Amino acid sequence: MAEGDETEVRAANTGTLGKAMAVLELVALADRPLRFTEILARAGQPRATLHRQLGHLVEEGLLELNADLCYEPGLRMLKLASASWARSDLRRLAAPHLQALHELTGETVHLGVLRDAEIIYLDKVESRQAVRMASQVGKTSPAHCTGVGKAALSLLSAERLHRLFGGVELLGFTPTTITARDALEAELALIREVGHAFDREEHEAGIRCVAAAISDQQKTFVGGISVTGPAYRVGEDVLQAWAPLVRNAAAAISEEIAVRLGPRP
Amino acid sequence: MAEGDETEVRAANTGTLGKAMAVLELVALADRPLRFTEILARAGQPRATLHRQLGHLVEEGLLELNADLCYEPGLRMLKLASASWARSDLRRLAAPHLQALHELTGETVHLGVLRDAEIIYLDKVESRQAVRMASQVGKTSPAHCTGVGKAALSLLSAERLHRLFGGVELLGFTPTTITARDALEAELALIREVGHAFDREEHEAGIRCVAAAISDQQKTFVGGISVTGPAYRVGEDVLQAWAPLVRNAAAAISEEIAVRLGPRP
DNA sequence: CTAGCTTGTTCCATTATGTGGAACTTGGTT
DNA sequence: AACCAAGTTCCACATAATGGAACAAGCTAG
Repeated sequence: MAEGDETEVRAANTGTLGKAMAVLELVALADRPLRFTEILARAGQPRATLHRQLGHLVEEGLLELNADLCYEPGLRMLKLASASWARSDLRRLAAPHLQALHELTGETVHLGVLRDAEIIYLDKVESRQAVRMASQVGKTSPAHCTGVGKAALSLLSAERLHRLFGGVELLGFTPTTITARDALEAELALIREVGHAFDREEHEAGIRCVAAAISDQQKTFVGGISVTGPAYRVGEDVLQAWAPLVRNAAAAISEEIAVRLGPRP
Repeated sequence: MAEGDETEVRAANTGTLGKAMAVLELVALADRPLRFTEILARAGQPRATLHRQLGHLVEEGLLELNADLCYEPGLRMLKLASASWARSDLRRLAAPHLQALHELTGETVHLGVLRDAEIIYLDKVESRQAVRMASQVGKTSPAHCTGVGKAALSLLSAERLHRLFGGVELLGFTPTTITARDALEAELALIREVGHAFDREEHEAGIRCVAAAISDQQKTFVGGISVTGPAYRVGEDVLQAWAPLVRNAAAAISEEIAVRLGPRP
């Protein structure tokens, strides 16, 4: 019934699983443990239904219900995520290139892939720091204001871009964030031309980076790598100097992907 | 119908979600991308059913179906797990203690928690190494042959222990792995008495460690920390010398947990 | 201490959803 | 062309999710 909007219906047809995942995500991405009622308010689901869903999620180890009756992320997710991360082909294949890039530049190097309008960081190499190490792996950032993100977006078709950013607004994070649709398109065209993307404090103040896209020949997969550093250390000249290094590394990785996918005979 | 065994039925009553998670885990913990038929063989589920489940998992971003029709872990899990890891209270609270322990010993320090009969590593601090950093976070190891695992087990009631290891065999990994039930119980009693656990190459040859348990006063939660090093560098004397350091750190963390949970007034 | 609230939990008739045997494609092999 | 294996779709059927409503448990106020 009601086939309705053919217009890119975002709501997936994943039945029970989809609803459970929505609840899981709600809790996992919250910034603190949530009470039943808080979840109820945000989940838009009848009490009894939500109650059972939460019960199932807890029983599966995806959530935990602590002594204060607050729901928290469970450990099962960590296990699953870790296992899949460990065998990510892209990550393994890119690792030496990241390392090399780090040694050349001395700054932090990231590997990220595009998922919807977000970049998910898969790996990073950084100098010994006080900052916790894995802190960035699995983290997501908006694509339109990060180096890796813009590099990845630059390879998408106009149509796919339109789908991603169709109705939504481009959030601004700093004074330099690109928030106008047409400005972003111009930026992407430029990036496509020169082969690398800059992030000049567009996501976080005081942080600059150079990035280049990774893709297989059909541009089915899109991700990218970047070198990031604090603005006081990374001036415009430095960004420009690093650009070719990043481009080369990205190209090398893209090539290896192509080889792995096999030269169809 | 058939309420059957009341005897600790492991099969959860999580309906559709449980089945989906079983399939997800099957794929995520495999050591390579799997074809539909391979999954079919291992999942013990009718074709059509499995096909729809996989479809849903893919649509939800929990799995990905690559060009060779192989199913691989998706990125959604990584995102969720990363977000929850970042805000894990235990991890944040323990971090400075891990760091301190690392500085005292110069070796790798782990934080892990018990889940069923497994230890899941939540964090680690290690020297700068060639080995990739996050490689261990989220990883699981059997509890009966790791330092953290045995320390955690030592705090469980006999009844809970029995439930965990009831029917299953204790897998052996090296010549020194404890595989006899009664030997394990004796070891746990000893650990309970002295307050720390050793792993003398019981899980991996050439790797030794000292661990101590972390728990809240009701022993509801159980985890542990450990210092690990290669056998050639870590002799029996070193293990003994580190034991008090590890015990103290674990005690300090346990205390902080107790404080956080609040001195109920 | 009771009345009145809010928050969490359980019940159960209703029906939407997932189930799975079987039939149907698709692509490769002899 | 005939065959086989791998993947995909169909649809009558029954299981499993749904959600309104009643129930318990904790608080706070009168």
